[in-house]
Amino acid sequence: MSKFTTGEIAKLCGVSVRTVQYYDTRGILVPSELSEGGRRLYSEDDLRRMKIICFLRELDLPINSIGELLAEKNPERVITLLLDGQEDVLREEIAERQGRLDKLEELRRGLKSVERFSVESIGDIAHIMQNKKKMRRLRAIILSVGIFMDIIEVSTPILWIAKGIWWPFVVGMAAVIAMGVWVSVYYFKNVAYICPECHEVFKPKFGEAFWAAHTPNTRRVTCSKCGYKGYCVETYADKAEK
Amino acid sequence: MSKFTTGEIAKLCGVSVRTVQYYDTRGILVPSELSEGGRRLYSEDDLRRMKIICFLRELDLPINSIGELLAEKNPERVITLLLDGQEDVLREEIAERQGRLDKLEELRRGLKSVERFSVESIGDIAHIMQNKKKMRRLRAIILSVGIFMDIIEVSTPILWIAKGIWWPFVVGMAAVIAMGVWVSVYYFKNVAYICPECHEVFKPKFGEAFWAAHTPNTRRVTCSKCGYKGYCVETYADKAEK
DNA sequence: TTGCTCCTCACGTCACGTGAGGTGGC
DNA sequence: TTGCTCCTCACGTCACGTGAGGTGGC
Repeated sequence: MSKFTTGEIAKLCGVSVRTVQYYDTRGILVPSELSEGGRRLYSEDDLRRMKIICFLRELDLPINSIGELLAEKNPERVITLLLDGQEDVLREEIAERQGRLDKLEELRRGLKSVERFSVESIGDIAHIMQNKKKMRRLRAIILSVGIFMDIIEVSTPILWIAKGIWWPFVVGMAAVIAMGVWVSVYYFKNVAYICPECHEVFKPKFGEAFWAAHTPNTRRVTCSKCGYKGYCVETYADKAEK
Repeated sequence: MSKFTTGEIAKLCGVSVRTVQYYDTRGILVPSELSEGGRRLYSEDDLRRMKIICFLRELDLPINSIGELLAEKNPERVITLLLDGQEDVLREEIAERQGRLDKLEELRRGLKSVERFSVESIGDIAHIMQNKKKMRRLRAIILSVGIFMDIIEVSTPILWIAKGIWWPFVVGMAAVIAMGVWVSVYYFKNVAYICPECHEVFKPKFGEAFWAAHTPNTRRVTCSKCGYKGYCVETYADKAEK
């Protein structure tokens, strides 16, 4: 019956001496014998046990779980549960990291489109990213209402010209104007702009915003904090900013 | 200029009060003011800074790196490097976890094929998995030699019968016998068997193994440790076991 | 005055790594 | 005797979480 020292066990299992000692103190792998000088002596059974432990550690199972499994009377059920749980954990960890990668890429794209960079630009991009979904929903609402308005604007004149029925046109136009006002107010109530100078997230006056020049994602407005006037990126207004 | 307490900053950034306090002690976000009673008071600039910190933490960047970035004179270059580095880290972590998932699945398949389970079965499966590549390589060598032997065995008799040239057959047969012996010795020198009773990885006598009944992955041999005789799973012999 | 919030220790997490200072064993 | 290995503290890692025991501020 050959005996192994701490260092031999470590080498045979591809771990550090410290790890072997640590498993002893944690009660995961206690050497079956001690030399007179107090040195750990491991049997071949110990080595086999250590190899199992190291293999399960490669799956990133916690040592406590491994210890409990090896002490278990019915290890078959336990290992099934353990593996099921660990699979979930690993899938979750991968999903988390994939999410971070996606965020990282989005930040990178955002940084590329910034003209004068400062650390505050990161905050601006973060704000835009975090409100992207809400912004998309808002724009979808606006677009739907717009399409509905267009239908009224086109169909009622046709009805008047083709059939001579004039009153749907009158009612329709009144409705279109009301809807136009409502949708504009609703829109500017829910959006805010990021000042490229002082990085404040601000809401301009309705009047200014409504008539201002704009692109799909920016609008030429005046920052309420620093007074800067120019194209500001549009974003969704957080609760705190409303 | 409104001021925020620790709890307000925490709520606005979706973290715990403890985290806000921790960032102070670590010098990542030091409040711009303290009340007379010693309470932390944060400015709107502090809040903006905290939001940047939290956003970058969502990418799992270490707080020290975030702190250095925010103190940097040239943050644009630094963030590019940071993001590049973090992308590598995340990809590596995903690859690690994917590797663990693959291993986990292989272990699961191994466990299904075990008839009488015990914890030692895990060690057996681990051994087989870890030597699978070497085993495959060994079998590929054996197969190549076998095919070469077959070619000689088929072609030289044809040559003899069709053309009347007999000596290649004689030379070939001698070579085939030599190769057969060599390949068998080589094979059994490099494989070992796992005893399903005592889980010892052992090497049977050449004579027994050579004539023993076998399936693609098992062979009916006698365990050199416990004397069990029966079908044992074949695996590659580690250096230590040779 | 009563809750609520905040304060500072101080320890715990997880699986070891890294010295320090000393000793066993060939 | 000389290296080499091993031993036991004891602290460090990383970003907080979790009490304990006390206090500020409305």
